[in-house]
Amino acid sequence: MAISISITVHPNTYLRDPMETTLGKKMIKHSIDILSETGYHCFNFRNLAKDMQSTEASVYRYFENKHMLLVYLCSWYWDYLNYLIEIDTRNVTDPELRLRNAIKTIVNGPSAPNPSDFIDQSKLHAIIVEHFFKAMFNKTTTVEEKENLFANYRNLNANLTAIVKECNPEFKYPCAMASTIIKMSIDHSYYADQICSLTEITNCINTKKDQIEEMINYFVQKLLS
Amino acid sequence: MAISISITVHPNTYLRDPMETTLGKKMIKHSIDILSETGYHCFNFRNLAKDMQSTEASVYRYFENKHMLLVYLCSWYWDYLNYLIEIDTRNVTDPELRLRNAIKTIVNGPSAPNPSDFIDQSKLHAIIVEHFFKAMFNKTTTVEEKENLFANYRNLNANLTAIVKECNPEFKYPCAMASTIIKMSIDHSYYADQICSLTEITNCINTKKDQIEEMINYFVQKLLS
DNA sequence: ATATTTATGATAGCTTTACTATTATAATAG
DNA sequence: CTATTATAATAGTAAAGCTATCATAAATAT
Repeated sequence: MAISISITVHPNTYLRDPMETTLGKKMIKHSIDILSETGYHCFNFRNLAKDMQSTEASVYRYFENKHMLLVYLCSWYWDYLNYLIEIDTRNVTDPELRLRNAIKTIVNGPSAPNPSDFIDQSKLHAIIVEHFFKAMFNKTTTVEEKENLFANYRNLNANLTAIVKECNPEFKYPCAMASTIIKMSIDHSYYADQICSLTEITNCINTKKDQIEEMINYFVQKLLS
Repeated sequence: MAISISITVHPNTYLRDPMETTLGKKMIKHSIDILSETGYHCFNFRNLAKDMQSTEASVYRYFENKHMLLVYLCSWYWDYLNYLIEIDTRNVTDPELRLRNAIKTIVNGPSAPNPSDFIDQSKLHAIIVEHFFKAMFNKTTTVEEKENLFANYRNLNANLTAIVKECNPEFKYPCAMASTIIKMSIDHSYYADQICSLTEITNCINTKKDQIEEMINYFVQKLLS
């Protein structure tokens, strides 16, 4: 029996909820494939429609444009990650262990059984590393709109902040620390692959994530002691 | 008498060096104006040409495309910042003070007398905050190409890494720390304006930079002690 | 001083992307 | 069985990104 968990994405990201139809799910699957292979720049709704054997007009009924589709994917990812962290920390009383577990999940990403089998988690993680912060730094109509579109990320950050506070209530910048932890996990993964002179992490496919996890724990331990 | 300092930008960023001609300088000035006002998305060579009363073809003789022009601007900025840091730390023997001074300059950006009076430093700084890391996370042809295009940033990072090492030779990740310091200065400036729930920094125009400086020093002191 | 090179302006045009509109057909709900 | 809704098929517009050509002005070489 499959356990159904529900990932919630803010409705402002889509025009029609892709998870409610087979065409929508197909759209998500193919978007992840194309984005992780060709990157954001080469990805467009014409390609996507062709690839999934549908039409451009149909895609436009689900998402306003490709930026919003990317925001949707990211939002889905962060909510799922948030759910995984909740599981990993639920019955752990020691706050420091809770934080370690959370960091492990943030760095390694989803590796556990998949709630939506049509979503390739490792491809999605690669998309997040390469594109999430670009998406977040994009101009939106208003600041409130940004708060909506990135609500799931903010939520993850808030939960991590709470754990940091438990570890050390005296620490002055728990919120900044939480966002820095998440950011380091993304940035250094990218640096190791692309601009290795910005990090001590080496581009070794087998150990990269372990290295990053170890590094972040090293930082955290110094900061919170 | 004006003291001439030379800012060096990697030739791969441009087709013709804009600083060598009056038209090129005009191009840079107007690019900074448009980019800081309308953002990257609305900026294109047609607008730029119109704005500076030249032609699209002329702009294309200097830069391959608008992405490269942005990379050029960023590269110029980092080299200038590097130069400012060198001045700020030159005759300072205490490594901890050297680091504090460097952080001050990184956070506050260029405020000293201007080497190129046609460049509006505060506008350029705003462009860096909003667009630099998006530019860096863009796909390039090869990894080597990325090393070239972002050489000035890497260089700044290397210099900051050296100072960190002086402060504490035992610290395991001086390079990661340097890149994190620079990144925090950018990110939290943006968060304060746009997604305030990700930082303790408040969006107060008068104190924002001071707050960020104080925060980074707080982190650094804990990490290096 | 004249010839030659080089930079820019003026203009045109092509290709791709982003997005919208219209109609027809298939699926579903009442 | 009718009404509604989702999708497919097709067409088309506007803008962005980029290239090409030629004329002219300025700088440089001979």
